[in-house]
Amino acid sequence: MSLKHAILVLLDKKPGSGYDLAQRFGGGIGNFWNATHQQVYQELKKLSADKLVEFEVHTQAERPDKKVYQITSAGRTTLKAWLKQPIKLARINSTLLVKIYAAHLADPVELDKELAQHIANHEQKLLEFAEMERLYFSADAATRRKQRMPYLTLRSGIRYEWTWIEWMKEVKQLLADDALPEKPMMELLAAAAKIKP
Amino acid sequence: MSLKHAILVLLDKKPGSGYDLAQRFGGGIGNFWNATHQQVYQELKKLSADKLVEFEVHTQAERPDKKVYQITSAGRTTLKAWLKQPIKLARINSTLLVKIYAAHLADPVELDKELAQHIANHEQKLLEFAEMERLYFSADAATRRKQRMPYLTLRSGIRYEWTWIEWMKEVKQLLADDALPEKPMMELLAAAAKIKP
DNA sequence: TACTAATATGCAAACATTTGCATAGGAAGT
DNA sequence: ACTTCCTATGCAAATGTTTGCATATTAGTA
Repeated sequence: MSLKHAILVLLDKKPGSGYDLAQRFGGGIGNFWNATHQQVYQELKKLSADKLVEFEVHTQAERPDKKVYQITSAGRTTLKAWLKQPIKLARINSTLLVKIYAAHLADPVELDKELAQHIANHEQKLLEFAEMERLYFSADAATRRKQRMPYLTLRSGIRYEWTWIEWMKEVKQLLADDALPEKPMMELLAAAAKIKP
Repeated sequence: MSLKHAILVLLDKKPGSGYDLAQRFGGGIGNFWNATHQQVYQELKKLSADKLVEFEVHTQAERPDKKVYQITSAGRTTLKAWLKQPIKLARINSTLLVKIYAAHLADPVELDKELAQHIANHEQKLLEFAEMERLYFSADAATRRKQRMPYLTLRSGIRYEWTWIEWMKEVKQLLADDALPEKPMMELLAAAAKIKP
């Protein structure tokens, strides 16, 4: 039920049309909250009915008219109230893990191919994140300070992709070798953590 | 659309009632695929109508009657066909990241408390996973081999919780100190990876 | 004695998401 | 000339998920 709040967050940062918001869900915030354009339009209608956002129609000569939405003060109040409430645990639904769980029923060659594809996809994503991070660090101190919360979410994305890739590579290798992991994951992670600081 | 397949996977491993399946979604597979009992019952009805599962009513003297479901050969065919198809990327929806993204609107003290709570929850989860891993490694080689795919999903869970906890601790610390990260995440991870092998 | 938890199933309504379609003009490539 | 992409919005239907309620028995606890 937080599509509503994600939209309010975006509109709080900057007003925009449904189309604009849909674009923004395709990048940046889209890395941790996804929404399609239909969802956005439907939600904007509801938010508008609840007076949490309002819009003005901008007539454009060379483009279709657009409705530029902005958050209302009631919307900002709702948003702040939401931020106060503790969130309930997200439910995790990972199709890939279900597949791995049932891998004994699958064709090993095809599974290997699929893992390779996933690894490639996530490496691509990681590369994009790395570039975004490079950009962040090349900005001046004031910009970095202003952008720090979005940057922290980027760090989460980088960690996530990195971990996920490591795991998929491990699984791919173990399946190819028909081997079992030698050491407990907890030991490996604890050892790595000791070296780091 | 994989609740269907998750149920088929579970029934392929072992027949059971709706209630049994709901319990199994509460642990084990529940760490990467969640389903409530209502979802399970509704889906079993559909699967039954499609002849992908079948059931027998087991009358019990001291407990309510139960319908024990098992996968049919059509169900197994469907499941195998599903395993062959590449999966589409999961959409990520993380309420916590939306909150962090919008943290400038939140009360710092409350946000800190919420982060602390989340860290505690995930540390608890990690502890449970560590115990499950300990159990896996204390089993004999034959059992370990048989359980290897579920164990690989457990490794994913351990990595996931570990990474998530690290990130939340980092954010909590940075917010408390009103500081910015010093080094790019990519550098830190690359450095850690070089030491490890 | 009353409440609470566990076993066991399910309906109905509300809510959210996905898919397919529909419109319409301008820009840019083939 | 034709197709495709981008901007811009939206309806309708199907599908999927969540919430609230409802039932029934047994066992254990306060």
